[in-house]
Amino acid sequence: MPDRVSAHEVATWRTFLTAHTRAVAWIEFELEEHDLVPLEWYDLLVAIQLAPDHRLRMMDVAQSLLLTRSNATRLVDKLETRGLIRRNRLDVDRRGMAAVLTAAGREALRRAWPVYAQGIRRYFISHLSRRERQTVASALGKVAGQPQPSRPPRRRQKLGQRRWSHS
Amino acid sequence: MPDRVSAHEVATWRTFLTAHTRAVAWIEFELEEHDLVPLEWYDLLVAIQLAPDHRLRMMDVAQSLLLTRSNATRLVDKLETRGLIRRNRLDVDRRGMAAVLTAAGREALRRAWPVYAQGIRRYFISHLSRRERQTVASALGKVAGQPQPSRPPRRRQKLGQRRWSHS
DNA sequence: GTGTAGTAGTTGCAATTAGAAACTATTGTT
DNA sequence: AACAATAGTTTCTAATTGCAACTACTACAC
Repeated sequence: MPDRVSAHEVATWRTFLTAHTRAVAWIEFELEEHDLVPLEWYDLLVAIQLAPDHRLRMMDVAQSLLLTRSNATRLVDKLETRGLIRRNRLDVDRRGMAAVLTAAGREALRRAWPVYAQGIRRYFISHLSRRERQTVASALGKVAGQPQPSRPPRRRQKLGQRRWSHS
Repeated sequence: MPDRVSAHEVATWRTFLTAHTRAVAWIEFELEEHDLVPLEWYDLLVAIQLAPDHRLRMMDVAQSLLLTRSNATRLVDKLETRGLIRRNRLDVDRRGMAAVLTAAGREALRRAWPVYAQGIRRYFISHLSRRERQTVASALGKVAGQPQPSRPPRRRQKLGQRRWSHS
């Protein structure tokens, strides 16, 4: 399998990127319009709800949302400040903290869901035929199934640190 | 067409999100490993190259990368500081500025391309059969074809500004 | 037990990033 | 000419981030 990609393949990739940008932008837009939690918060709330026993360790928060440890701490801080989640010390490993939903958190989830669901339908699913939906699901399932890069990617760099072209 | 979505449909959406996160994370990772321009810069360089006459107005920079005007200015500043692009005053409308590639910019693009292409293949295309690729392209093409929300979504909010649950 | 290394999570710090509004320069309209 | 609208930049301030230091706890050696 060569490392080169055909023009069709690149076009598919760019389409994929644009589709993501468009759909996410619309859904964020709708959530904001309706004064609901932003997507990232929603994702955290869902991740907690789906976790075994509805408890999610800080480590797993970081892992599943692709955050550094400090950013996981800070995200959880925000939702905790708003009263949407609570932290519980773990019994098995008393270093560990688990985030759990509060009643307000479940409520926020419940209130956001209709708008989110409508967004998914309107800005994503409605563009796909039944057959397309199935193919997209199984095809992208394989892409989604691959592991993550080991460390979360660094995005930042100091000015004048690196060169991207020969001098 | 009801606003409700089935479990399958939601699963497809989540798969789509995860696939995007995984593939992009890997490609960013590889670009960083090889000391190449980050994806956002690359996208700007490509957008300029694809623009008619290889010139892209600030407005269009903002539009095509989904940035506010100030952030477009700042992104272009950065690349200009690194010598990858230059600004040209427009003749037709002397308020306007167009970003154009420098030799170093074309070079940066050329150097990043092999790594980027290999990433596209390795972390995206290689997971898809020929038939899947075609279906994904045409299906997501429709999603990508829809317009953007009018104003770029605000992501930020002040602490203690809003409530996401009844008190 | 004690000692030491490693892991989970938080925090302080400095640098970066971002939105909003103010501002300059130019165009378009009347 | 007067006035409104547009393109782009800048200023101000707040939010976000990465990193390293730090605390608390666990694991393993001896």
